[in-house]
Amino acid sequence: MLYTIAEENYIKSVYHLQQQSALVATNHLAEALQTQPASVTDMVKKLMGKKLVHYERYKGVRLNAAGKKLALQIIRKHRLWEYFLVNTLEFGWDEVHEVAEQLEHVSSAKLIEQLDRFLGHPRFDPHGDPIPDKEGKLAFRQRLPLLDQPHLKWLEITAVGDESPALLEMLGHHRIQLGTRVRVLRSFSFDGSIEISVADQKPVTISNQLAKTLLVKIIDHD
Amino acid sequence: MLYTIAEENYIKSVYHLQQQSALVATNHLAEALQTQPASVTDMVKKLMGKKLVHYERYKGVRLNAAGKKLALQIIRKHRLWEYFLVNTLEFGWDEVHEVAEQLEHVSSAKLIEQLDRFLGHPRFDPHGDPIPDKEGKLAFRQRLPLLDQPHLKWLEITAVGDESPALLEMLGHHRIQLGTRVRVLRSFSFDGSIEISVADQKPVTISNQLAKTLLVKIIDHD
DNA sequence: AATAAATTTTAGATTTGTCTAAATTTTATT
DNA sequence: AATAAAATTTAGACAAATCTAAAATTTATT
Ligand SMILES: [Mn+2]
Ligand SMILES: [Mn+2]
Ligand SMILES: [Mn+2]
Ligand SMILES: [Mn+2]
Repeated sequence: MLYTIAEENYIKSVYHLQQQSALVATNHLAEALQTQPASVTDMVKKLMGKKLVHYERYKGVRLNAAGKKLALQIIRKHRLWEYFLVNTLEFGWDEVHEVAEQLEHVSSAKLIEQLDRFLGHPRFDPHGDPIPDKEGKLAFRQRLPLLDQPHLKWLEITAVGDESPALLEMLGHHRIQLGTRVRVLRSFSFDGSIEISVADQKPVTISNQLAKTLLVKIIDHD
Repeated sequence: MLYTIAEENYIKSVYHLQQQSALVATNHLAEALQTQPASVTDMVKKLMGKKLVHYERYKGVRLNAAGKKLALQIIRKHRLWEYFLVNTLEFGWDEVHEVAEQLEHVSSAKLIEQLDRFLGHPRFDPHGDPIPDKEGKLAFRQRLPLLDQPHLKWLEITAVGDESPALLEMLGHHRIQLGTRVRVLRSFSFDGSIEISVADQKPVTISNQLAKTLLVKIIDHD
């Protein structure tokens, strides 16, 4: 079965909004898709007709198994293309999302499998988000806000909660990338900022806002 | 200015049909686009409204300068993607056209420039068709039917007039690729077949049909 | 030149995805 | 429990791209 770009975008949005609340509200979908609630109601009925979602009037919508599978296929394509754009075509991570929004709708099983192979079966995209494998399986990795981490423990940046050029500039300034190791040294109650050391260099202070946006995993050993 | 996929496909079709006759007939466009003449008339009027074509009722349509520029941009994308699919993702040349039909509509100047750079600015696609450069310029190369060539002259396969799996299989059998050097040894009047030698190996006979489909350039030296 | 055939255009309808405005249902507040 | 507010759905409209059938125009044939 082939789906339109609009249908695919709805399915993807439902998937993402479901992570926060099991039943997705019409208004939330409308907000996420930059469209009107009335349009959402129409489309959701069509998706129910195509057996991709469960839906009850006035209650909300959620993906069924088929919808979840489709969502993961689209997300797989989106994130593989993002990885390609950054790692092969030398895009900045703040430049890839819009292009991937288009590329994710190109329909060719062989294209995506060969792309995956060419890229070496990457498991995380440039923002640290997991790339579903062919079967839709997502690799797990901790993504804890740097802000809340205990002092002195070694941590590794695993993802960013935002893809803006402004964040990319900030991280460039601090020489932080995905994979960079950091430790929290102190927390300041005045403004919520924290002092960290980046890869054993001299300590720097980063804002509360930045510390909330950076996600880390805890490194056990050492 | 952004154009819809339908508009882009019409512009591309007009461009290709113009190579044969300066004024493109409604029925020819309808045939090429697998649609009805009435639909063509509607769209052509829209394209005239967007100042991409000249059009006179009952006469026919042709691209103006803006239309030609747009057509070459789309063809550039199509052929760069075909090159990518064959050379980077290891597609067969008979598998790329449909996928390129989708990829050519992805809109991102940076994407196509970086792709071009990554591929090393190729000047011909996997079928031997020239890839327009950023300014729309096409590299020239002879593409003469192998069938009509004088005996014993060294020739190089520059393009194929057909992209079918059947042709690809046939060429694989004869170890012929783009760039392969051949000479015509004899022509048989009975069925129009010709005897050729491929890269100095022992002579083989190929059908009239195949000899018409292979396009060559004449190698001056030797 | 008259007529037939082919081509092209127009008129009116359909599908997809969207919109606004009004009606309905649910949720929150008095 | 009644009422107000918020959320959602329905009704009716619209633009894009297509279609079929009928009308108009051009081209070919007698
Ligand atoms: Mn993205
Ligand atoms: Mn991403
Ligand atoms: Mn092609
Ligand atoms: Mn080609």
